[in-house]
Amino acid sequence: MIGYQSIGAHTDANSLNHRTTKEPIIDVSSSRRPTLKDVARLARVDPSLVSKVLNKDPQVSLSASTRARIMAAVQELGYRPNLRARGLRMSRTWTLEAVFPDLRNPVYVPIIEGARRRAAARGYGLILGTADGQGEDDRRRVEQLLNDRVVDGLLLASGQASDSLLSAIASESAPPVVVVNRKVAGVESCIMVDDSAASRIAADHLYSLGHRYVGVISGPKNSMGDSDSSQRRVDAFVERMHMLGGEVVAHYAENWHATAGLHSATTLLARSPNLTALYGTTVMLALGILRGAHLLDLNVPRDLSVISLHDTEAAEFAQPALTTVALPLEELGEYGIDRLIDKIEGKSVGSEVLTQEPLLIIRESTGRITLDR
Amino acid sequence: MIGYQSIGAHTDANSLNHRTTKEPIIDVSSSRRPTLKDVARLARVDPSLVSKVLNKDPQVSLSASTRARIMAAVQELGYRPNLRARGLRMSRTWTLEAVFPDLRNPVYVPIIEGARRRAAARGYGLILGTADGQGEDDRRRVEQLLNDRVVDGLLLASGQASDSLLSAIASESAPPVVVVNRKVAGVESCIMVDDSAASRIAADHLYSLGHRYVGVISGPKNSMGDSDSSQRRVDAFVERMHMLGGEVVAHYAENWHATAGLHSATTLLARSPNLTALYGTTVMLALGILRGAHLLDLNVPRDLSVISLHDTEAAEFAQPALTTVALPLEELGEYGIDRLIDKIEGKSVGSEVLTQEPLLIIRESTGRITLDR
DNA sequence: CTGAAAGCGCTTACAG
DNA sequence: CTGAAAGCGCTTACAG
Repeated sequence: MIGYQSIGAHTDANSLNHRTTKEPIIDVSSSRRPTLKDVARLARVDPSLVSKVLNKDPQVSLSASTRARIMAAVQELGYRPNLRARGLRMSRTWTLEAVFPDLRNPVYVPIIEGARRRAAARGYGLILGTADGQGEDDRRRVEQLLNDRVVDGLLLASGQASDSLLSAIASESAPPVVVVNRKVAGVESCIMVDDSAASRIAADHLYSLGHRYVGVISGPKNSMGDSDSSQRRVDAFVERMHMLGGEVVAHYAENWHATAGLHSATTLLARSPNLTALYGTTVMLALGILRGAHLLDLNVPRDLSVISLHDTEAAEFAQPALTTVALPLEELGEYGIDRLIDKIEGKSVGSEVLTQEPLLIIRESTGRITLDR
Repeated sequence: MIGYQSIGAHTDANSLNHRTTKEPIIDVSSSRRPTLKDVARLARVDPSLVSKVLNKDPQVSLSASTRARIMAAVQELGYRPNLRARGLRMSRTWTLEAVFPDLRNPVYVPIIEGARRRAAARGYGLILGTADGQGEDDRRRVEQLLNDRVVDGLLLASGQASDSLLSAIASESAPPVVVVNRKVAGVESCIMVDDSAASRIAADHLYSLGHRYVGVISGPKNSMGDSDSSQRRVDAFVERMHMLGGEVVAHYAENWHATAGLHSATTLLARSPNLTALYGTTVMLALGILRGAHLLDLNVPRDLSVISLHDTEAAEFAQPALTTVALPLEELGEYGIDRLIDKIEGKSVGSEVLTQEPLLIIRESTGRITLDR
């Protein structure tokens, strides 16, 4: 027994109903959802015809009256296709998986947020994956992805994906994968953001404030042979600084967290006490640097300027507020999803870097070099 | 043509293979995954028998040799069930959806992380939803949830869910829902964390440091009639402070972000300059309070103590480091998922609050009241 | 206890 | 161009 409600009687709708008829008709009896067959029966056509019409099959051409009957039946029953059944038939799930190393790193939040929004807009759900670097976990995830085909594609933003994950992803039997914010050898579709340009902007800013002897603290270098974003950020910064005639000492922290930034800053400053500015290649690192400076009794920016890559609310409300170079992270997530869907639909997608200009946001943590140092 | 690899020859495995045989056998030809039928054919039994054995049907009892043949065939082909097909048959998707207002609020991150981990451990995927409060969006999401049944259940942690979402969720035809971190009228399963106890601990801490005239800044009060967490936190704090003999002025910010905390702090402090301590009922609010104090040239904690509810890395690396009361947020996510799955499996689940003790983490932002104020 | 059949709700070759 | 049939890969009543 299928519950439905006529939508024909417009005239007395307002007088009789408390809610407007714009409300979707929900089968409160909840006994059974209408299926294609129900629609077909009501419209007195074959189920396959309904399917074709609904999917806008270009081959099909039917009389206006039949089409109207079908559409009316769809409306009347409140029919919506069962995605599970369609998925079984078409080998699609309309769900994507985002694999991220650590949500606690605020940098991933805008990427995910952009990805989620775009996925939803295009009719896909986004499942949260995590590559915690646990060998067993990764292994199981890969098996599942390859074999169960429970998702249509993978958006990978892992900073430290395990070997098994990576190799599985690069294999030909793997589902469509787009990597964001990293270049992985063997993966044809890597979407990046221009962190080299951002690093150059950071260098320029520092140099323009008079800094000539500066440090850069970045995350761990990647052991694999891929062109690594941590390295890339450092290289671009160093190169530009050298070009300008400045000197720079680089330090790779053991991870991307604030504590690592703190330790890196204190050891770097102990070794090279004349540094007048520090560039942290991500926000949490920079927050750690700020704290390191505080511990060393260095006033920021008077004694030490600090600049960060990536902009988040935490950077804005740091004390002092962090000067940052913002990169289009939400856009990265959105674009990554677009390309992933392209790939799922059979288009070939290469690697690219988002051309959007990095944005220098000057706040309180950088200042003109003072003479007494 | 199904690619497989014998797992029988253990003896020469090490001499001949570069990789150990522990590696999963992945069908590189990618032509077709093995199905139940394939397994059945290889084991010379009926597909339904394989299904029953794999699903541990208690009714079935077969000879050890048949069982062994089946298991060997499963192993050999690397068979894994197609979840889509099983889902169609069983009306289950093994995916859950988490609906959160804003990932940029760091408080949600541990909840989501806990939820994701637990869901994965129990064989469910977790889709990221968002209730942005856009009426149309919510409406469409609800329709989809109700009708497409594309997820098995909903974990809702929305601070400001729209009416349509809420009412749809409370309706009987809705999918199983568990609300976390909030009590919603009409929803039977709300899992909360003891923020009243936490607020009392904050009050005790402040009082023990000598503070007698303090403020509390919380998020917006909920317009609906449910027992509201913002209000609840304030009430418990006020009540305890009064009980101790202190005085408190409460302020509700327009949202839960740092900027709102900043504005609230400055207006509150302008109205009541003699306040010696401020309690922010979430981290971003507290960060904003810190900045407000700075702008007013108030030294924290000398001139003003600040304490926050919830503990995150951003709190730890604030300047000064925030004293916080930590609540078991990851556990909330995990527990919420467990209860949601219970509900999906037909058990009835009521509302409860996690009994785990809130943890006072004393850092730099609170101090003994100084005499010169 | 076991095997064969039906069916979940779709889509898409295929024959008319 | 349209309708009827087959089939995606499972599970589960049902008959033997």
